[in-house]
This record gives sequence, structure tokens and C-alpha cells, in this order.
Amino acid sequence: MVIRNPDKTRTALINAAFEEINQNGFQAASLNNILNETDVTKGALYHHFPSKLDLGYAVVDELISEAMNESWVVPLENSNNIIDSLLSLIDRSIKCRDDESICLGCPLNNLAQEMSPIDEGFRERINAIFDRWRSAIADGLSKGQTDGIVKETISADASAYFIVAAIEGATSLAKNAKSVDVLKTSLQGLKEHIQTLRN
Amino acid sequence: MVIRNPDKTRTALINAAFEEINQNGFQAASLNNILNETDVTKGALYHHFPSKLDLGYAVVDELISEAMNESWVVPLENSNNIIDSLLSLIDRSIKCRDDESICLGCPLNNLAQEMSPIDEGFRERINAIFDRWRSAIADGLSKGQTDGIVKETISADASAYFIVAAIEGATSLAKNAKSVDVLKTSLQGLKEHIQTLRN
DNA sequence: ATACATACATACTGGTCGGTATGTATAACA
DNA sequence: TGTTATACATACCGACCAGTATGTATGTAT
Repeated sequence: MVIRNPDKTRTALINAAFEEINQNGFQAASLNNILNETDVTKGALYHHFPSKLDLGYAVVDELISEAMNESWVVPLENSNNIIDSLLSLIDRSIKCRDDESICLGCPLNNLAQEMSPIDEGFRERINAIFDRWRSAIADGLSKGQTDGIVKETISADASAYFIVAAIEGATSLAKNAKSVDVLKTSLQGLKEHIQTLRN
Repeated sequence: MVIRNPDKTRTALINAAFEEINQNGFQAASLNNILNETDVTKGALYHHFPSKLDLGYAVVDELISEAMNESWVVPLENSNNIIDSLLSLIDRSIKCRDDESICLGCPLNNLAQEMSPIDEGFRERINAIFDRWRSAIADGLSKGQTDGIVKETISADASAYFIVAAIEGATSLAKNAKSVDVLKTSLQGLKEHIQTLRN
């Protein structure tokens, strides 16, 4: 490499690490594979990241976290009708899936399952992302209740937990079945449930 | 080892492998750790199992699969009221959890997340188990419909997918949050949903 | 032009991994 | 009692791993 571009190098490493981790998990992710994919050398990698763990943390903090914000948190915070927004966001999360990408499941959930019992740093980061997601839903439901859109009888907090759980579970089932149809079918029940939250 | 007991040796290996895999995942599971736990030697292990992969398959086929049958499939098949049975089985799955075991999540889901994109042998085995579970629920709901216990308007198949997804998702969230309360709260929504399936 | 920090590059290390080669003790069977 | 398959035990192998030591080229500030 003759022309230097440290930011680009760093981003390339994070992106490649995301792919490798998403395919093989964090522990089985090979730094050498990441280096081969990016044409970055080991010296450069360890210049930007003190360890494999820190590279993994950066993937969560700078890539997965941002993706969650863009696709869920921000749209939910800007929504005026939480029910409609949830339904359309769920639809969008189905539509942007093909039979290939479905096999990799939800990157956040993958990492959560693998790393949360093993490494507290991962667990806290991942948990914070889930929390922001769930809070955005819970806040939306609460606001919907004061606006008269959402039933007063339900618990916004419990409903939010349940919705997040159902989405993650559906993605997980679909991943294992290698089938977008399984995702659709599993989320159909969720969509009907969300309809029942209307006032 | 002076007195031989090949069956016991084999079972000990499978049990220890289950623990190790459940803690660290399959790929990161160390055969040496399993051998240390069991006081079995590597020669004995490779006498009983041709490879690490086959040991993993045996854990799924002979341990996880059986546990799923005992705790879900058989009770559901013997049930006369699917709604009541589901609710009590869900309650039982909450009660048998403490803050320690919650951190390891659902062994089946853990393996599914890690191995289904990587190894087709694991994927098929795991998928078959999920299928039996889901089918038992779907069959129960269908039977409930003919018995007049369950609403005619719902799709038994879609509901079964949704229920399994919600349970797995809730377990997954609770694992990441290290909290039985998260499991309870997430499943509360599911229980309310199941109540609405009553005729 | 000089000095210095940043951004790489290369070669290597110790350790762990799954797997194997080979040998030996035990049990079953003739 | 002799034979043979089973059930282990030990020592070792090559491959791969994350990480490091060391060196060099590049950009930047003075």
C-alpha cells in the first residue's frame, strides 16, 4: 500500500470483520481471513486495534449499533403512530431478506447468543442495543396510550419485550429453516397481535 | 481405568460435551476440556466417536432431542386441552430457571444460531427438533379447533410458528440480559396472546 | 531540511487445536 | 486355555491461532 488512508483501512477492517464474524461467529472468526479479504497486513490491524476483542467491540459499537439505530430506533422515535410504524418496519424487515441473507440470521442475536455468556464486554454492549430498541418500542406504545391510539389496558413495557422477543425468535427460526417463508409465517402472528393493541 | 463400562464412558462423554458446548459453543468446545472433565483419554474418545463433529451430532441426537421430547412434545401430545397445556408448560419453563442457568439460554437455540450456517448436518438435526416441537403445538391447536376449544379463525400452523419463535426469542433476550425477570416479562405477553386463542 | 509520530509491513513465537499412530489391557467367545 | 475383537492409553503431528518484535515508509509539524 503506497497511498495511506487510515480511516479507510479501519473501516475496511471493521466491515470485513463483521462479515467474518457473521459467518463464523466471533471466536471462530480468523484474523488472517479478515486480512486476506482486505489486503491489510497484521501490523496494520494491530496498529488500529489492540486485540481481536477490541476489533469485535468496534464492530458492535460502530456497525451493528448504527444499523439498529437506522433501521429501528430512529424511525420509531419519529413515528406518530407506533402501531402502523411497527407493522411497516416489520414488513420492511421481511422484504429486505432473500433466501441467502436469511441463513445468516440477525447479526446482533448471533453475537448475543455466542458471546454474552463468555465475555461481559460483548454482553453489555449487545444488551445496550437491545435495550435501546425495546425502549423505543415501549416509549412509542406509552405515547400511543396518551394519544389514545393504543389500548390503555396493556403494559407498554411488557408488550415491547414480547415484540422484540418475537422478532428475534422468528429470525432465528427462519435462519435455521433457511426459509423466508418461515420468517413471514412466524411474523404474521406477531402482526396480528400488534393489531390487537390498537384502541 | 481398570473396570470397563463402554456405555457409561460414552454417556459421560456426551454429557460432558453437552456442558462444554453449551458454555462455549461447538467450535470453541475443547475436546481436551471434555476429557479432563470425564477422566477419559483421547484414545477412548476416538474409539467411541470418529470425530468431534460426530460427538456433537450425538449430543443433539441423544441428549437435546430427548430433552425436548420429554419437556414439550410428549406432554403436548398427551394433552386434552392445548391452551391450558401450553400455559402450564411455559410456566414450568420459567420456574425451572434460575439466574445462573438463564445465562446459558436454550441449548438448542444456541447450537442452531452457531452451527446452522456452517454445517448442514447440525442444521438438519436441529431443524428436525424444532419441527417436531412446532408440529406438536400445531397438531394440538388443530385438535383443539375440532374439539371446539380453540378459535376456528386462527391458523394453527402460523400460530405454532409464532409461539415457538416467541419462546426462543424470550429465552434469548433473558440470556443476554442475565435476568429471569426478562424471561417472565417477555413470556407474559405470549401467555396473554395464547389466552386469546381460546374459543 | 530535520525531527518525529503515524501507518503500515514482515517474520516469527508459543500455545492450542483436532486428529492419528501405535501400543496395551480387558472381556467375550471358541 | 487360546484367540480375537473391544476398549482403552500415550505420545505425537501438522495446522492454525492470536499476538509480538522489529523494521520501514509516509505524512506532518517545525
